Parts: sequence; structure tokens; C-alpha cells
Amino acid sequence: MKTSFSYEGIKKKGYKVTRQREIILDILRKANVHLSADEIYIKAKSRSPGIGLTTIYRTLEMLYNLGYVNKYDFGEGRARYELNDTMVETCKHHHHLVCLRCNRVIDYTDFVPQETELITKTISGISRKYGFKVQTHIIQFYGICKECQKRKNKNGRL
Amino acid sequence: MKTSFSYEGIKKKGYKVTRQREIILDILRKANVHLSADEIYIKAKSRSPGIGLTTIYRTLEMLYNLGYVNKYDFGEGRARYELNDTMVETCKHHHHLVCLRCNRVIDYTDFVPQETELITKTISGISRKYGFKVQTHIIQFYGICKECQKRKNKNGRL
DNA sequence: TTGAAAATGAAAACCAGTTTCAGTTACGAG
DNA sequence: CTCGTAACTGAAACTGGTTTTCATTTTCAA
Ligand SMILES: [Zn+2]
Ligand SMILES: [Zn+2]
Ligand SMILES: [Zn+2]
Ligand SMILES: [Zn+2]
Repeated sequence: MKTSFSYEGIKKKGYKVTRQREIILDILRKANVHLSADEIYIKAKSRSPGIGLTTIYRTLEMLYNLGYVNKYDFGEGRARYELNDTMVETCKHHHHLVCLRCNRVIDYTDFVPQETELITKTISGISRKYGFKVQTHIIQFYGICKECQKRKNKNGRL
Repeated sequence: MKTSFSYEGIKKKGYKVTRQREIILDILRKANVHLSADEIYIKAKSRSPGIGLTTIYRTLEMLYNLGYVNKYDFGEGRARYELNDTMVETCKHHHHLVCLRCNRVIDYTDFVPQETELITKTISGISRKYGFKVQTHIIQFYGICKECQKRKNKNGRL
């Protein structure tokens, strides 16, 4: 555990830097997918077998309250987490494409031209119209991914 | 229960029109907010005390599979449902502003012009780049509503 | 070094949602 | 209008993710 770049923010808020939290943060930092609490637990256990699932949840909540992780619901009945760009400079803000057939989630950061600009304008428009101060947003497109389009349509709403 | 305008779609798919389903549909039709399964259950029970929560869940799932209701997660740990515009002509497609302090959810249908442009361009961009066929989307802005901005900031991430 | 506040892990509790199953109902074929 | 059957129902048990409880341990500023 060498990179201590973000621990200051944690200490400043009165939270303590523990071995468990270092491990969880490291796992999140290295992940390039959205992890569930349970997936983090498995990974953490292999490094520190005594760690408890409760600690995973508590740490994720702390990081969420600090605004360091995003928490997503892709309709699987459990949350998924990822460090956001306030924490990791390599993690760029992105949106999601969720396949309704295979449940795969595609992140995309390479927004179509003008998308970023349009979002900025939309946010300021919302602020003007509704007096609502936007902090974050979630944009998810649901549909059928390229691979699934090749397969035969099975039952369901798809 | 007079309005039977949408029951044909249900029958056509091999589902039966039962008294319970009529009640649930009627509750959804009259609601002007997003209801949770439990809230629907309370309302339904006052009309038909014998109704079971299981039936609420099963009916909502059926309606979701038929594409008649939208299912949302606003981070409360339970789903919320509403009839969409395929079912109710008065219900227009909308996006959400979720207040992080008071948890109120504001629907808005009068998008700022840039927002409509954003959606159109993004969907066609996604189709071109990823071969992803978009069916629906969810756009939620999280922040602080007008009323809460007047109040003092308490602890938390806000 | 040390003490108070914070964090930990195990176990139990919690709770939205699902499954099971025996009895009931809708509804189309006849 | 029967009738048979597939669909539907409600109660109860169950599931699985998340939270709470509590006794013990750890962090870290003074
Ligand atoms: Zn964005
Ligand atoms: Zn797919
Ligand atoms: Zn939209
Ligand atoms: Zn508010």
C-alpha cells in the first residue's frame, strides 16, 4: 500500500485510516469494473482473511458520503460501486449502456461530440428553471447490445 | 372499474384480467406520484382487504414485462413504479430531479432545448459507435432542491 | 504513552422481493 | 351455458443484500 494520496481527505473528516480501509480503497482503485460489496469482500478476504463483510459495507458508505465513490443500481438487486474522478484521475466520468438481455453494462466516456457541452447547458437550464442545484447525474440507456442483436429473441419484454 | 381501455393488451399476451389486477391498474392510473409496491398494497387493501402483497409484486412484474410501467430506483432501497405513456396518454415521458437532502423527486417533462438535443444525438451516436439499440433511458439529476437550499446545511455529503 | 473516540467482526436482525403450494378463478372450446 | 384447464391467488416460508448490535480492538492526537 504505497499510494496514500487520498487518505488526507479521509482524516480531515475525522475518519481513521485503517488497514481494512486501505485494502478496500486499493481494490477499488485497481478495479476497472463496477464492483458489488460481495465482490470486494472476496477480493479483500484473499488479502486479509479476517475482514468482515460488514466492514466492506461501512467503508463503502463512508466513501459514498465523502463523495469518493459512485453507487449504481443496474436492476440486479444489489448495488455496484466505483471510485469516481474526484479520487482517481484515470477514472473519467462516464455514462452507462445496460443490455436488457444479457445484463452487461458498457461504460462509455467517449461522448459524442457536444454531449458534454449539452449536459452543461442542460444543468444550467435546470438550475434556472427549477432552482435545483445539480451535484451529480446518472444517465443510463437501456437496450440491446450488439452481440445480443445477433442472437434469437427469447421471451420477455425485449 | 369502468375504463377497460388497456385490458386487451393484457389478454392478448395470455394474461387474465382479474379483479386484483383491475384494482392495481386503477391505483396506478390515478396516482400522480411514483408508488412503491407497499404503498400500492395499502391502497389496494382498503378496496379489497384480502389482497396479498405477493399479487402486487406479480402484477407489477407483469406490467413491467408488458412495458406498461416504468420501474425506478431512487436510492431508497426499494423500487417505485408508474404507468408510462404507452398506457396513459396523460403521462408524458419525463426525467427526474432527486433531492439529496429531503429525498423529494421532481418529475419534469418540459425539457430545456439542449436536453432534447442531447438525447437525440447521444442515442444515434451510441447506435453508430457501439451498435447498441437503445429502447429506453433514465436520466436523473441529483442535487439540492429549491426549498432545501433555503435551509441550513446539516452534516453529510451535501 | 495513553485514553477516548472510532472501527472492527460475528451474529442477529431487517426487509424488499421471490418461491412454494394448495386452493380458486378466468375464460375459451365445445 | 357448462366444463376443463391453465392461469391466478394468498399465506407462509424463504432468499439474499444490507444494517444493527455489541463486546473487543485499534487509531491517533494530546
Ligand atoms: Zn455525465
Ligand atoms: Zn447484451
Ligand atoms: Zn428522456
Ligand atoms: Zn429537497
